[in-house]
Parts: sequence; structure tokens; C-alpha cells
Amino acid sequence: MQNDRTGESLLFLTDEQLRQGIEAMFFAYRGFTADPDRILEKYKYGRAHHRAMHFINRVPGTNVNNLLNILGVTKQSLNRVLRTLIEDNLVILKVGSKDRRERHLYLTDIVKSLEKQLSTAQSHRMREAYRQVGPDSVAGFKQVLEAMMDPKLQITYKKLRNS
Amino acid sequence: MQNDRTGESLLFLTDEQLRQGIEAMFFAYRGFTADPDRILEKYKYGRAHHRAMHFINRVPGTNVNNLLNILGVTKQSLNRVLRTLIEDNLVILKVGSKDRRERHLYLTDIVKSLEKQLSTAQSHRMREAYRQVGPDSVAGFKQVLEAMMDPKLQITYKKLRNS
DNA sequence: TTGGAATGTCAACAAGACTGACTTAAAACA
DNA sequence: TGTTTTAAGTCAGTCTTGTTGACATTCCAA
Repeated sequence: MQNDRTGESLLFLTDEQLRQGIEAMFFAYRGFTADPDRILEKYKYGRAHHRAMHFINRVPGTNVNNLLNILGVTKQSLNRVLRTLIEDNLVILKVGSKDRRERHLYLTDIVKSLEKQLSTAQSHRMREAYRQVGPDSVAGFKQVLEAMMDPKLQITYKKLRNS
Repeated sequence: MQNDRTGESLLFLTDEQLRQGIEAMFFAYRGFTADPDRILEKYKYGRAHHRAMHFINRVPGTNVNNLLNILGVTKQSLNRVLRTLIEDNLVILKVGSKDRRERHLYLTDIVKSLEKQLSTAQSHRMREAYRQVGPDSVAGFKQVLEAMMDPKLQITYKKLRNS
């Protein structure tokens, strides 16, 4: 009945298995964003602000173009988010020293407690999940996710990982 | 250096590991939706239509309330999507025979080719990812995702899996 | 027969994405 | 030097998908 290749079962590639993966992604992503969303509501910011904060925190001094590539949105869309963050003194721009066209982005101290709150909430759920399943499953989890990314984003992801 | 408990490394629970998981989820979800989105554009439908079609296909005859729970949106939001699908003859309503307040949802034959196209595109990427990493990683992938879901959705997910 | 549940619908609104057109400033180039 | 390209920002308009709130209809069940 079951097809083998080099002695390894291929049952994990059935339509049923794929469908389960698709639905798992859908439901898990809801959980993934639920906790930060609840916090953001109080501050009148949205998921887009969270993402911007996350990556500015991760890559302090990034320029706008780089952030656009990471986030995968248009500059008009990012601009709206950045403008409110700058108005509220959560993000500051510094003109590039080498290339003065570039603006480098930094989080201010004011926002770091909010960013911490958000990442703590999100990490907490991830930590619980990790703990429940153990290191081997976590390794598998990351491998599948990495393989699902578009090639360009895979590179972006790896760069972040090694920085 | 590294902390052990019952001889097992806890290195996989570091902040760095958690952060990687968060970013992997973010980037992978983009890949996850990219292919169906491209197809949907041609048909002037959106991600919300895709999700509705997916689960009506999965649970033929589901009533509206059940679908609302699965999708996690308001009835007003779902209604807008369902209305266009019904207008375009992609979904039909059948009045419940036991409880005639309920409406049971079915895909028409017309839409099944579109649904197939969408799920094929999404499955294709997932299959490639699965193939690259092998069955053990796939098992880990699903375990982490399941552990990340809200408890209610975890139950929904399991019910779907066994149906 | 009446209360409440399941469903549907209307209106208004907001977040967050998009396109297109345009400006400014600075760097790169020929 | 003058022209082109690049980085960033802005204005205007649109779309999708979500939200609340209010209200109507249908009809099961106590």
C-alpha cells in the first residue's frame, strides 16, 4: 500500500497531510498575532506598527528601503505607519553620514518598553509551544517554515538570523 | 555553560530561538498566501473568499455559525463575502431540514475548479517544503503550530482533522 | 404564545494595503 | 558640468477586510 523510497515512508506527503498543514498555518497564525493585537488596541496602534517596531528594534539604523524589503509593503503604506511613530516620538530618523539621501531608523527609549511588552507577549506563547513539544519538533518547525518562504525572503531571514 | 534538565538541552528556549520562530512565522505566512493571492487577483476575489471556499469545501453543508467560528470574523464580514459568492453562483444555501432557521452551505460545481486551483497552488508550496525537510520535521512543524493555537481553535482544528 | 436563537441586512467607519503622479535632495555617471 | 538615477516623502484616490450598532425575519422550544 504505502510507497517507499530509500526505505522512507512518503505518507507524510498525502493530500490529507498537506491540508492539515495548511489549516494548521491558518489557525496558528491567529494565535500568533492575538496577544500583541490585544496590547496594541490599548495604544491605538496596529499590527503594521508592531511589525515596523519589531524590525527597527532588530536592525537598529536600518534605512527605509531595507525595511520596505523586509516588510514587503509599499513605501506609501510604510510611510503612514512611520509618520505616526515619529510624531509620537517612538522612532527617530537620522540622516545617513555616507549617503545623505538615506534615513536611518532607530527606536527611542520611550518605545522600548512597549516593544518589550509586545515581544514578551508573543514570545510567551511561542515559548510555551516550544516547551510542550521539545527541541526536535522546534527544529522541524523552523525547517518547514524556512522552506515555505519565497527565496528572497529566505535570504532576508537568514541574514537577520546571523546578525 | 548550558543549562540542562533531565539531560536535555534548553538552548532551544533562548530569546534568540524564540525571535527566530517569530520571524519565521512572519516570513513563511507571506509565502503561504502568495500563490493563492496571485490567482485570486484574476478572479477579483480576495483572501476572505478563499478562506470561505476552503472551509465550505472541507465541511460541506456547514451552517453559517459554524463557519463563523472557524473563520473568526463577524457575521457582517462573512456575509459580505458569502453574498458575492452566492450572487456569482459559487455557493448555494440550503435551508436546514431539521432546523429551518439554519442555512447550510455548499460549493457549486462551477467553483470547484477554482477551489482546486487555489488549493493546488497552496499545496504545491507546502509539498515542496515537506519534501525538502522530511517526515520528522513535518511532524515537529505541526506540533508547534498546534501548540500555538488558542485552545478553542485547537479543538476546531482537531475536529476538522478527524472528519 | 412568547422569548430567544439563528440568520440576514443596512449604515458607518477604520486599518492597512494598493496604484499613480509628483517633489526634493543627493549621489552617480558620462 | 550637466544629466540621470536613487532614496525618500507626499498627495490623492481606491479596495479589501475587518469592526460596531441597530434592526428585521424566521421559527424552535419552553
